[in-house]
Amino acid sequence: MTAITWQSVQAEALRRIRSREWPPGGQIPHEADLAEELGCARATVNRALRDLAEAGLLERRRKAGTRVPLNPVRKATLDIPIIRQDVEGRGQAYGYRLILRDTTLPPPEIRSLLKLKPKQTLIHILALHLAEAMPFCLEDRWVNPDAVPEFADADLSAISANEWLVQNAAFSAGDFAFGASAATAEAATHLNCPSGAPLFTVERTTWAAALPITAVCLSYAPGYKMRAEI
Amino acid sequence: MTAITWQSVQAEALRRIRSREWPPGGQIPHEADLAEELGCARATVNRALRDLAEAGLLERRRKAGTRVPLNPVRKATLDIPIIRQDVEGRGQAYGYRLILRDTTLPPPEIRSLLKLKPKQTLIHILALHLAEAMPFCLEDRWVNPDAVPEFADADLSAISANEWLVQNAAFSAGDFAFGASAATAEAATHLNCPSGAPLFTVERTTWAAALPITAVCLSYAPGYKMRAEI
DNA sequence: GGCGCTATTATGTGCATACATATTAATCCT
DNA sequence: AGGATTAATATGTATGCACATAATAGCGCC
Repeated sequence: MTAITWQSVQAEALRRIRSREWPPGGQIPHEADLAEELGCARATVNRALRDLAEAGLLERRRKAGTRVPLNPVRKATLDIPIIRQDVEGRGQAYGYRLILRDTTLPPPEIRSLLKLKPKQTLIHILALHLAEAMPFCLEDRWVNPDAVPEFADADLSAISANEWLVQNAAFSAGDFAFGASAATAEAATHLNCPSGAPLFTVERTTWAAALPITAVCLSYAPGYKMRAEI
Repeated sequence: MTAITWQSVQAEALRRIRSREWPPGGQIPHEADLAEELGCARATVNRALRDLAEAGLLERRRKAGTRVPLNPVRKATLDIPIIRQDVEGRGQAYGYRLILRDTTLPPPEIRSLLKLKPKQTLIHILALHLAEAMPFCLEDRWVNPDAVPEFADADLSAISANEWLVQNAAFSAGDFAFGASAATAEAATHLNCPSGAPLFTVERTTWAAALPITAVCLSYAPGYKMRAEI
């Protein structure tokens, strides 16, 4: 007899969902019944079904029970490593070049993105990440010195702003927007690609509670793909 | 006295990570100690820390204990709705137009992506998704009729292949690649944008166990952004 | 009939305990 | 020493129980 684990219960539940034994839109037996049927404790069933619900494969509501959603909104998990690790994870040599470091008034779109007061100045960083000495990603970053005062003294020739902030700035929340944009003349120069080339871009803002820490736009060299699994 | 929940334990752990009370690279007290200190059961601490480890904020290993990673690989969760829900979730009217439906030999890159035998034919779908009657996303899809025989009879004028497959095909795994590409002449026609415009693209393959179900490339109209939170 | 209260019910969570498992540290043997 | 065996230990998981909480369904009242 093989032992019953929450994973085996989950696998069985998955099988029933996929085989349509539990049809889309339909209610499934409740935890206590399943526990009895499968010969395990309700907590074990709970763990299995809770995980499936988190992945979007089941919908659970108190009293209403558990059902298979008609249109499952699947959840994919994205790993967000620092760029150096992204490059090294591809088996390539990482390089890094600081292009610009300045303290100025940000453009209006950055100001509104970070919900800043009109005259707040930010530190502006432009840096190029390299893979095997080839341009990999252009980092255009604005950092709020009020949120991370030590950043002003950081030595960004040795370590990228990306890495410094991950290691030194405590943050609580952030959001991402992935998109495509045409390479500006400046970006094309740095990324060594034609002006107007389609670039995969990641825009990211980071917050410590209500305090904006940083807004960054990463433009990846043509051909870059970001991968995720379901 | 406020009750202790696994969420409150998790919040306290997060606070200690962020305040560097538990410094990066450092070991944290083990579960039993934390449970005693916080006045709860070890299972409660376990639940709290396990969730943090899943989010990439802690590293746990049996016997070795739990530590705060030096370079946390944060995990972001992406919702992958069907395209109709994506459009409707933006408060826009959804529309859909089937452009092409054919059964042919796939190009070599699709064949190798899906690990097909040389002479295997696939169903080829080209469809346009609309938001407020404007082009939203171009869907270029190849479906393996061996994996979903009923697909051949599906009425794709009423429901998109995207939606039909989500509702009717059991699948177990899949992967995504996000990137940017220049609009081909044909894509530009359908998406009503200049040829060569930068398009955000999602490539996706789907599998039922070892059987390939479908490979799809979604090209979104210029300006589209996919959002995620951390 | 329609509104609001209440009882019921399925999931959510906490706890104490026991044992499993992975991994390290210690020890023993050669 | 050095390699293999063994003990120790932190996390992982199963269980039975209790109670919390949300949401529905049913009832009574007007």
